[in-house]
Amino acid sequence: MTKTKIHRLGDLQLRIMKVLWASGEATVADVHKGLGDESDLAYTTVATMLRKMEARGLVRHHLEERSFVYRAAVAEEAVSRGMADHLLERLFEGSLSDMVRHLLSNREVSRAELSKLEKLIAERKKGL
Amino acid sequence: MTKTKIHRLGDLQLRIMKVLWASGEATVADVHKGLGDESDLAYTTVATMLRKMEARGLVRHHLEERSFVYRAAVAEEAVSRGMADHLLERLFEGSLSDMVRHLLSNREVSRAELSKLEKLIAERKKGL
DNA sequence: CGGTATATACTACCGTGGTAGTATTACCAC
DNA sequence: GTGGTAATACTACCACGGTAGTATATACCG
Repeated sequence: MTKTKIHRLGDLQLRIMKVLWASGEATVADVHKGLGDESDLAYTTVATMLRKMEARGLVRHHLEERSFVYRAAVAEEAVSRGMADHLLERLFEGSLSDMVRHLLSNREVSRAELSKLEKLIAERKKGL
Repeated sequence: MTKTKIHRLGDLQLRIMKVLWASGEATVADVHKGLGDESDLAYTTVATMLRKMEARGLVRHHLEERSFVYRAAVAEEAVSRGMADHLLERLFEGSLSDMVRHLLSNREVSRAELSKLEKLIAERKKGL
């Protein structure tokens, strides 16, 4: 069931999922609006994508007054984990520090952000 | 146009790139061997993939005694960055701490790994 | 009733990753 | 030369993300 191969979501699919995660439930029109003005996709494009995503088990829908109301069928957590883990394995052979090293290098990171990271790690270390 | 869109490499493509990065140069046969026994792909599959990758600007080749010798045309660094950054933006809206939080949660991380992370961050903080 | 707006269904098309068979070429050993 | 072997070239297919047009059903308005 959760064999949905949670990683490997296209960019549009992920953006749609984000709308659904934020809304709980949304009609095609809602999702279309929710995607913002940047990429003004055709309404039918969103509808088609949602249908394809449902076939893949990413979303579900039920009828409500002539309209399909969609909702996510996979948790944001699961997707985030799946995608991040996949990358971690694929690219850094599972070495978290390698990955973070990469993310830190050549990037501007605010002091606040670094402090948050420190705290995360300290906390984690305490638990050991 | 070096606009090669460095992120979004398929799994096989990435595995091939890794072989090339490790070898410096490699013939199709070398790559084929280098991919390991797990996935025993046909020789021609590897050759085809390499040709496609060359068309995309990921690798280059030159002739050497009847054989194509391939080498990476993009640096490992660039690809790692591209892919990691892409995920970071797409999934965590650029928040590094969110991403690390996700990577840390529900994963076993060794004390050594945590220490490495601590050190990375401390060092980075010093530079500010 | 007739027209407009709204919704979904169906179909189609492109790009590209992945996979591999078949054809062709060229070299090597007898 | 003949046959085997190794290499690349060409072609083909499937899956799927992304994109959207067209068709069809229905509801709502006057």
